[in-house]
Order: sequence, then structure tokens, then C-alpha cells
Amino acid sequence: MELIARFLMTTLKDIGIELGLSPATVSRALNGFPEVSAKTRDRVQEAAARLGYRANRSAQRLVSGRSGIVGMIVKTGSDLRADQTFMEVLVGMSAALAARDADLVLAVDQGRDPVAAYRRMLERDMLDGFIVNAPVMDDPRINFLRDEGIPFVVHGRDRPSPDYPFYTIDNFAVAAESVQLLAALGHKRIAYLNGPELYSHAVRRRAGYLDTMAKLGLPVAEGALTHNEPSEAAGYRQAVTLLAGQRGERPTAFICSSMLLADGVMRAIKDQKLSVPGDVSVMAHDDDLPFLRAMSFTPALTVTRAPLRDACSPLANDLMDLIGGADPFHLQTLTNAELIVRDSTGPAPQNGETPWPWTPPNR
Amino acid sequence: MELIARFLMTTLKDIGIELGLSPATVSRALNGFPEVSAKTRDRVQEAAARLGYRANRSAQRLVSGRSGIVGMIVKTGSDLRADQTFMEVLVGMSAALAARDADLVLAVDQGRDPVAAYRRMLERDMLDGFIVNAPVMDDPRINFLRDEGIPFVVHGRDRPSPDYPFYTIDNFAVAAESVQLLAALGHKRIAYLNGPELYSHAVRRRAGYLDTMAKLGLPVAEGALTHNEPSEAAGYRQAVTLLAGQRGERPTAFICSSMLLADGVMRAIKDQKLSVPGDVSVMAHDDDLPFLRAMSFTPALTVTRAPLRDACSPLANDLMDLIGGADPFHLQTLTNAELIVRDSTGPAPQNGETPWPWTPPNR
DNA sequence: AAAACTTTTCAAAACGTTTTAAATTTATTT
DNA sequence: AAATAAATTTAAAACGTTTTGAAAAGTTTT
Repeated sequence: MELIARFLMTTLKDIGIELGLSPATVSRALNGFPEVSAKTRDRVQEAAARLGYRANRSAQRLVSGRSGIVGMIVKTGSDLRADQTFMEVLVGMSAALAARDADLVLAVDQGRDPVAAYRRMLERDMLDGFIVNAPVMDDPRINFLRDEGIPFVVHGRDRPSPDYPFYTIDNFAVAAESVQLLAALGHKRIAYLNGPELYSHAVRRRAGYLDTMAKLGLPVAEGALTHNEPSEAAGYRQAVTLLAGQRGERPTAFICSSMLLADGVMRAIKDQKLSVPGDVSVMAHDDDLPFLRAMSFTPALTVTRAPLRDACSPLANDLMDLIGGADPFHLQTLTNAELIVRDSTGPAPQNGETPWPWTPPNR
Repeated sequence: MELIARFLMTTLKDIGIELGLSPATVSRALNGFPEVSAKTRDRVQEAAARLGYRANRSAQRLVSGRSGIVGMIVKTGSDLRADQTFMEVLVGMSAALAARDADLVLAVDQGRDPVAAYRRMLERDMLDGFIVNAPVMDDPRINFLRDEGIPFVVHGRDRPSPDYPFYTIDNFAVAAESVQLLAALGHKRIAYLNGPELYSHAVRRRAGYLDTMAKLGLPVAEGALTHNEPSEAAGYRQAVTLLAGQRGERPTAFICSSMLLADGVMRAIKDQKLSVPGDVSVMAHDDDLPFLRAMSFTPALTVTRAPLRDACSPLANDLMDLIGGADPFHLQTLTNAELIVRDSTGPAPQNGETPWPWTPPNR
């Protein structure tokens, strides 16, 4: 009411009256239809700008039969870092969707049933589609949305060759390239601090790590590959354990699935009076979150880097295109993280020549 | 398109046909207007339930002239904890607004000008109102929205007697009560680790601390009151400095403006081989965020507690009422935090009898 | 039993846009 | 210059709801 009164909304009819045209023509002119003459289009656009015309979304949505609203579910009670990455994606998606005249609304998933929140959201409002993030393997949310025929895009990928739109980095390669870099530097005992086992990205990184180690003929000691909450504390704890050599020779290199883990690993290494990269090399995967910069580590951290926010525009566009009827198979993106070598990686130390004795990889 | 087809939206007309009534009557029956007979209302409600009727939001919004959408601005590049509290409020507000048939959309404020984001959002879409959180003193966003006559509610308060709707805890009392509790336990050297100076809640807590200390005749040593980013690291750093006694006798008690600060303080105390509460008492203000529970500190933390999410429903309702034309002065809530005494506070130690020598409070 | 109310229902308009089908204008061909 | 084709514009309907003003049905009063 306030707003309406204040901005005195100009309508298509107003422009039509101003120019002696019908609302239909004005609509077509503004929406770039081909059957309107060039001079008419110019006049309309000038008048629209002059009168400060903004299309009424509610009217557009009423006639289009779409709500213009897409949903995203927050997994509540989740850990610190997950919230952080969620926040990053959320904000990025909001902005990207706004550019497509869509709004993003949230729902909270607080229960056991991972699709309950989706169901509730569909009941409560008419949503045009969903964004699914941080998928687990064979994700029940994805299965639900697929079965129901509801448009959705996934940030990530829960199976090898999906039939739905997705955007993800090649997580196998993320791990593989890290291992290859360190191996090229002569490292033989490379530990991998992975993310929580349930996430599909962690599963793929594990595969990338194990495969590449195997391909290089490097044994993986028991306990050298672990799954961890993405927290500084977890990184610290894990690194302390590994550095103590309780599980054979200590690693000469650490690969961390997140910056927070790397932060903890660095602290543990410093506490042991070891040097980076002299005694131990460290690298991490960097989502490029604003509050934990790889550059501000000392030494600056070698990373595989893939800004989370890079995914937002493609995902938003894909979702809107999908809702518009595009072929899901044309809305699939697999990108590669960028390998950025900085100062936290160096040649393996003298005592690092011997690989671990062979033990079967866990799992 | 998909969704529409799938759920085969039933309309008011459908119900009307089913029952031999006009859409007008059906609308009234469903919206609880008085001039519809009891039996008709029952029949309509039964049919609506049976046919799974859900009002089309776009149509409602078109006729009401409101968008049903309210905005909230994310301050990006902000620190870890701020994002966490923002997330909590965001999710809570989303849910609470959904209950009032409104949606919450986000915009990112990444620039210098704190009102640019608001202006941009108003241009881009017709919003019914705004939620402003974490106000600074004499907040420019609030002044902007006030001047423009745009409905908004504030989580917090940027001046003593606002003429806008707000929901806040009494932050003066939060600090005052903490001081009083510790003073009652015999503490005389009480340090206060406050939040960033720019936030109005920090300003009020500072006043509460300083006033109460003065009232009790307790001098405040220089450096005993500090403003900090809400992070574990900041708490640790500050506590180490204070415990080293570089600024006179070390404090026998710490009050922390956030749980993260308290976390760092506890670590610093343990690193110094001091005990809580034997040597030092610690308390904090607890927003009741899901990932940092006061109960899981060892010892369990004494706090002033005020769950952030308690603010969400009132704020959502106030905003929708305001948009509906309610009097802003009836939409103001000032609540009190709950004082929960646990195991991190105890009697002042022997060496704690003497207050600090008087120094003028900083600022 | 007619008149005067009261209660309940309805038809129609409105909100602002898009879209269909028809009508007009303009350009091209004969 | 007429006939035809093409380009441009328009009137009207549609989307689903709320609301206004009028009409119908039901009650009470005379």
C-alpha cells in the first residue's frame, strides 16, 4: 500500500495512453517481439524509461501460471562450515536468480525425513523449482524430485551420469591433481583429510586420491585417509595423530578437503616445531569463501581452487531454463578446479623417501 | 508449467461449480467473512479440503496490490560469527514469514554505501517491506527507510526511543546483570570482552558494564573493556593479554559478548594452567546458536541467554502487521535475556580481593 | 398479507499482464 | 491501379482472486 502509493506504479495502459497505443503493442515492444516496428519500439522504450515503468510481477506471474519463486532447503543443525558454504551459495543464487526475475525462498529441514521439507514447501506454496545442494550418494531428495517431475538443479552430483541438470567441479580430479603435484615433488607418504563420508563430493575425492596413489604405486597407510567435519579442530586433531607417527612413518604431505581443515593442520604442524614446506607440505581445496583466504596463510597455501560463487549464475540460469522447458541434458556442467601452487608445498624432505608399507585402503 | 499441470490447480470457480455457488461467495466463505451462512461455509470448506484448494498467490497479490515479498540485506565480507547469526535470523524469519504467506528475499550489500543495496532492491522489485538487522548507532539504513516511508522492522535498536517497530533484548541489562552476578560472588576485577564497537548492541552493553561497575564502586582498568570480532581467536588473544597482567592485576572474571569469544577465553585460561571457576570465572552472552552450546563447555558456561530465533516470529508478525497498516508504536518489543548460572562462575579467588586502581574508562 | 427489514448470494468489475485472433495499415506484385 | 501479400496494430479474452453494488431470498413487523 505504502509502496504502491509512493511510487505510483505506471502500467502498460499508462504508456499506451501516453503514446496512443494499445497495451498489447506496448507489451510486445518491451518484451522484444519481432512484429513491432522499430520507431514504435523506440518510442515505447523512451516513454517506459521516462515514466519509470516496471512490470508488475504479480500480474506477469498470474498470466504465466508460474510463481517466479524457487526453493532451497536449509539443513539445520549442520556444522559450522556447511553453513558457511551454504550461505555463500544462498547469497550468490539469490543475486543470480534476481537477474532472471525469480525469487529464492528458504525452508528449514529439521527432521529425519530428508524430503519432508520439500513436500511441505510444495504444499505451502506453488514453487517453480528447487535447488539441491551438497548431495549425498543416491540422494533421496533428488529421487523424490525426479519421481515427482518437479524441476530442480543440483549443485554437485549424486551419481556418475545424471539425467538432471547439475553444476559441479570434477572432484575426482581435485584429489588426483593434488596427489600428482605432491608426488611430482617426491612425496611418497601423502595423507588425505577428506570431508564427511556421506557427501558425494567426498566419495569422489576419496576415489581420486586412492586411484592416483595406486596408479603411482604409493601405498596408503591405514588412517592416512580420513573423513572429517570441516573444522579447524578436526584438522588439528587429525594432524596431531598422524604426525605422532602412531600409524607408521608420519606423512610428508597433507591434502585437506577444506580450508578449515588446513588451518588446523597448519597449527598442529607449527605446534610440533615442524616447518612448512621444509618438513611437511600442505595443500587444500579452496572454495574461495571470503573469510578464510589461502593467501593469508603463512606460508601462502597451495590449493585447488574453485570459487563456490562461480556455480551460482550457471545454476540459476539452468534452473530457469529448465522451468522454461529446456532439455536437462543440455544443462549439465562439469568444470575443473584451478591448481594454484603457492608456498606451502615443496620437495619431499630427506626422510620422506620411503613409502608407507602397503596396507589395504580403508573401505 | 510442470507443477501447474501436475497439481491441476483447483480454483474458486471450480469449487463454485461443484457447489452451485459463485466464486465471490466461495471467496468470502474461505476468508471468514461474516455475511456467509454457516451451512454454506461448511460446505465450502469441505469442498475446498476435498478438492485440495490452495489460493493462487499471484492472483491474491495482483488484486491486493502487494507483492507479498519482503527483503533483507546481507552484509557480505563480514566475519564468521556475524554470518552465523545472520543465518540463524534468516532461516527463522523465512519460516515465520511463510506462516504469514510472505516470502523473504535477499540482496547482497557489497559496497561502501549502506543504503545502496536497499535502493537497488526497491528498484528491481516491488517489495512490501524490509527487515533490518544488526543496526549501528543512528543507522543510515534506518534513516533511509524512514525518510522514504518504506515499512520496516529492526532486529535491534539504533536509538533510545525509536518511532519504528523493533524487537530487541535489553542489552544494557545483559551487561549489568552479568556484572552484578560476578560482583555478588566477590569479584572486583571484571573484564568485558565486548563485540565490535559499531553495533548498537555493543554500545549499550558497554554502557551497562561501565555504569554498573561505577555504581558498585569498582574501577575499570584500562584495557579491561575491549571491542572484538566475535571469533575464538580474538577471545584467546585478548584473554592471553589480560591474564599476563600487562595491565595490572589480572582479572578474576571475564564477561564475553559472544560464545566464540568465550571459547577462546577458556582456551587461554587452560593454556595458563588456571582453573575455571577456581581461579577465573567466565560468563558470556548466548544467542543459542545450534553449533556452540553453552552446555558443552567444560565447565558448563554461565550465560545470559536470549535465543536469536525467538525474535523471528515477533519480527515477522510485526512487519506484516505494519504493512497492513498497524501503528508502529504498538510493534515494539523489549525483552530480557535469561540469566543461567552454571559451573563457569564461582566465588572470587583469594588474590581477587583488591580492585583495580582507578583509571578512567576508555572512551 | 403486504410492507419493511435483514441476511445471504450473485454478477460484474478490477488488478496488470500476456496472448490469440482479427483488423488495420503498409508494401509488393501484377 | 487494382489485387495480393506482408507488416504492424488492436480489441478482447484470459489468468484467479477480491470487492462493489445490486439482487434475491428469508424474517420480522404492521
